[in-house]
Amino acid sequence: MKVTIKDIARIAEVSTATVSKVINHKDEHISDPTRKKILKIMKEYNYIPNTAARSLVTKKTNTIGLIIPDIRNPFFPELARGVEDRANESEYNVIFCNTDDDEEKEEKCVSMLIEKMVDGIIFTASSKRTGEFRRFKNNKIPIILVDRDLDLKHIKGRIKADNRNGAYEGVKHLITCGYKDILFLSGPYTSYTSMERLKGYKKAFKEYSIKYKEENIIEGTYQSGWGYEIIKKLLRQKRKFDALFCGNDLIAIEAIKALQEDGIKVPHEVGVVGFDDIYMSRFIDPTLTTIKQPIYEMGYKAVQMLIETLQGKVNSYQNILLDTQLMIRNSTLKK
Amino acid sequence: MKVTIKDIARIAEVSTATVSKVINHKDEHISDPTRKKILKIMKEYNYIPNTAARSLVTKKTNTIGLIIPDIRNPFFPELARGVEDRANESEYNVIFCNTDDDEEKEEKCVSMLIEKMVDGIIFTASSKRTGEFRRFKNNKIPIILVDRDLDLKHIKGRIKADNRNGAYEGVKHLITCGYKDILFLSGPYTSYTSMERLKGYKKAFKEYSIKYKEENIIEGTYQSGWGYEIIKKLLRQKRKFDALFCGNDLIAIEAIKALQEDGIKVPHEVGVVGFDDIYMSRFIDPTLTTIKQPIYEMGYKAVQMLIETLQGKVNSYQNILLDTQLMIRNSTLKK
DNA sequence: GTGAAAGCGCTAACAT
DNA sequence: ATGTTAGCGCTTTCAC
Repeated sequence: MKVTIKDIARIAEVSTATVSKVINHKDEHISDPTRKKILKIMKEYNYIPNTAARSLVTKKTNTIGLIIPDIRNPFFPELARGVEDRANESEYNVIFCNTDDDEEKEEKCVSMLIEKMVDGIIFTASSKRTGEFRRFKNNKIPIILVDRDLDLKHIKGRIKADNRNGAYEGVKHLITCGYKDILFLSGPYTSYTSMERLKGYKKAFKEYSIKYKEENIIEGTYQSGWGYEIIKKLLRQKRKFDALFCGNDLIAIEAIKALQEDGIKVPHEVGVVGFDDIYMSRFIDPTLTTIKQPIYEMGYKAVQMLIETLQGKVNSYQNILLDTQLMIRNSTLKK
Repeated sequence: MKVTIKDIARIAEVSTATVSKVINHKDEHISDPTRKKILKIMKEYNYIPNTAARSLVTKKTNTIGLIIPDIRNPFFPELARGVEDRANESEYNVIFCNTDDDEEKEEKCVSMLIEKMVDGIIFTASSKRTGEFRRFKNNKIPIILVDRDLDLKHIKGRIKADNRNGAYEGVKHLITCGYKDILFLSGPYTSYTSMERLKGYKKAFKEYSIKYKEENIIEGTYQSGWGYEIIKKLLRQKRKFDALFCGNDLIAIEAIKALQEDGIKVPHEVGVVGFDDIYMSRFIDPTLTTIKQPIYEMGYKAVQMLIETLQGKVNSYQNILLDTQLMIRNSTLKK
């Protein structure tokens, strides 16, 4: 049998109100002996409050939702861990959902999270999404947007890395190394980060008064496999290039693989720069020059913002832009 | 304002009981017009049932807990995705917790999940854990154990890969390739999987009537960094070896890195076999020979088992052992 | 086919 | 310093 607050009250010979007060640490007006007695009995009977009952009255669940495209994409475990850690610090739990960047699944996730009455949502919105969620009509669950940009009434904050400047630094590095024909193996154009990185790419060229070629900008996907495929295709087409600036590390790593299979030497014949700095980028051969994003921090700070919003500490909308960092390793070479 | 079942009932001019019946598809005895009317109004007013209220009476939350050591370990995203996908198919949500294989954090996770009244738990137990959870006394939340072994009253099923046979195949492969001094870079001895893999290692030697050397079995951790460190140390000690059987791919990848930094050629001078077959194992150089585990499937099937248990479909305890597969790539070579 | 009403376990306003 | 009590929004039994 589950032991309830009533049981504890009966055994301690007090009212449920008193027990409730000590459970919730609203016990300034409870005498020391009473408090201790109740605490002792709670421990003895291994009492665990029923959150459903509590939520029903408080309208809080101490649960937050995390919506991401796919936990298998190496970017997201790091983010998720940041989210979890900060959430736990404030006794929040996290429910997570994968959307595969699919609007329908997103809609479903959001529905589920609303039903579960999460207190807030950390959201890496689909690249393609435009407009509001149907289900968001009647409520005001706060959302913190991570790594994406989007307009929704519920959004109480945004946090992302400085993708534009990161890309700028990366491409500048390639240019100063002496690489000439620098392809941009971009993620999908529908993605906010892709577009920012594209701006950075163009900015670098502009700064060095070089005309970039439209055909050197190639739209792809962040799905695994694309980086490999596109290089194979380019090679078949005998496309000329001596450097790759990649939409993320996965693309870069796959591209290097494809290059090496054709006997093309990285970084001597082709220089490669990635984006993200996933753990593995240090272990491939050659080690990957890349733009490091503070991923864990993004998750951590996103929850921080959310919790502050929830506590009403922050009324002001926040928009945090985190710095990236160029990690020069062995997939690029000063010529 | 949130719309409740009462509102719907009032607007539809029926009782809440009737509305409840159609919400829960227990509407065999509801007339078609009434049902349609209610459905229409629910949609129109964008009604979302309050799960807390529902859970309070049904004692079900349609939420399961997932306890893992660290989502950043490349094994777990794959597992988590399998869990999520199967859970969603049956309209379950998943709350996840990272324990870092720390017993105290595990205890805390379990507490949180019990408070949240999860219907069941998918659990990758700490390597070190022995004995019951304090908080488990008064309840009977079913647990499915994944990738580990452990005795707890609540465990309603187990699912794991055949670690022993996998290791056996891996080491056999090294032996038949002609490698002689095969080190086992093991995970922690407290870990069930480590011990199973050790058994496989020994079995392979036995089969070829070779005496394995105790000093060739080296205990380490699954934490990132160890594989690199241990090789550096071994090299400093001038230890002689020509092959590594590694506790997981991470160890293998780091070890290869360390080897290559010292100019040692893989697979020519040292052959390396990993365990897991993480995505990256195909992209390092040389590509990694490894033992593939059906990780996604483990997660998926674990939830399958859990849900069947929850539905009372299965009374019998289940213990599933999944096959591993030797993936021969370029980190080993027939001599 | 439909409804009335009890109650799930808890909190919070108000008494005492 | 402690207790009384009215719900929170829903399901479920039983009656009609």
